[in-house]
Amino acid sequence: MITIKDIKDFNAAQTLDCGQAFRWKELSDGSFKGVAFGKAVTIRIQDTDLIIDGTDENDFQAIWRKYLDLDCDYGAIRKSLEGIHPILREAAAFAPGIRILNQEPWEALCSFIISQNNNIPRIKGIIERLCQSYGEQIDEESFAFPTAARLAALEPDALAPIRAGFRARYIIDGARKVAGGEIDLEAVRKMEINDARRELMKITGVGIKVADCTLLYGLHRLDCFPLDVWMKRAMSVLFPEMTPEDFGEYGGIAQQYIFHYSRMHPELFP
DNA sequence: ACCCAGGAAATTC
DNA sequence: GAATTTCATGGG
Repeated sequence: MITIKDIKDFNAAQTLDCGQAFRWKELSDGSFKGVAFGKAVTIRIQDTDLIIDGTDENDFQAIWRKYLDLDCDYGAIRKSLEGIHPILREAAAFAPGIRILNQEPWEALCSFIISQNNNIPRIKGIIERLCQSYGEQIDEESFAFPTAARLAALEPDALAPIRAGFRARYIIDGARKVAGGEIDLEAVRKMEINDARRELMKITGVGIKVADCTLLYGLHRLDCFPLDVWMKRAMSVLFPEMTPEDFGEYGGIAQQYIFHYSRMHPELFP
């Protein structure tokens, strides 16, 4: 168990259940259990401390510190975003404990392929079945996210029990292009944004939205501003005079504040 | 029976 | 080329 004293700008529910990651489950005591980088942990806030259960100092330094983006000053970023628009200030104040995770690139890519024309509970179910079937087992109930190489060896029809529907062939195409080296996600991380998008969109089933989600959530490109149905509604209703570019170098964080705020206030969108 | 869901490909105009 | 339809599945 690891304790990080006096944690700022972090809320487990807001960060782990705001639609950016699909593998965290809230337990009855309000903590969250999940898996990343092949390790299972439970995360909770106790008073002003962040507690990570099921880990040690080694893995905290190697995995969780980066995964939870703990070295980033979200208070300062939020302050800089607040001046952009009063509604953005309100959205950020609504969930100031959101952070953008550093998820595994392939997991983010694959997860957002699955997300298309789908709803969040069902996305979680498909991903869970995918992990149980093809991921490495970690403990009694936890499985790692399957590697691209493992999935690349399958035919789309083999995924039928996963019930991913028409997305099965997209998953396999992505797995093959990543595992085969045709797409190098660590190279994509460093590319100019439009080159990065074009590279990811070589995968059948990856358009601009899935590409932007991969860049933001998997490759930590904080200037990416994915436009899904919720964000398109939010832009037209709440920010009719603004474009994604207007939100600047931390637009991706702004996007997450706005996405979560909009989902929690559906009455704003008749 | 219908509609929608963190879209994108396939088809049609 | 831009607009529309289809894609697989499950819940409301």
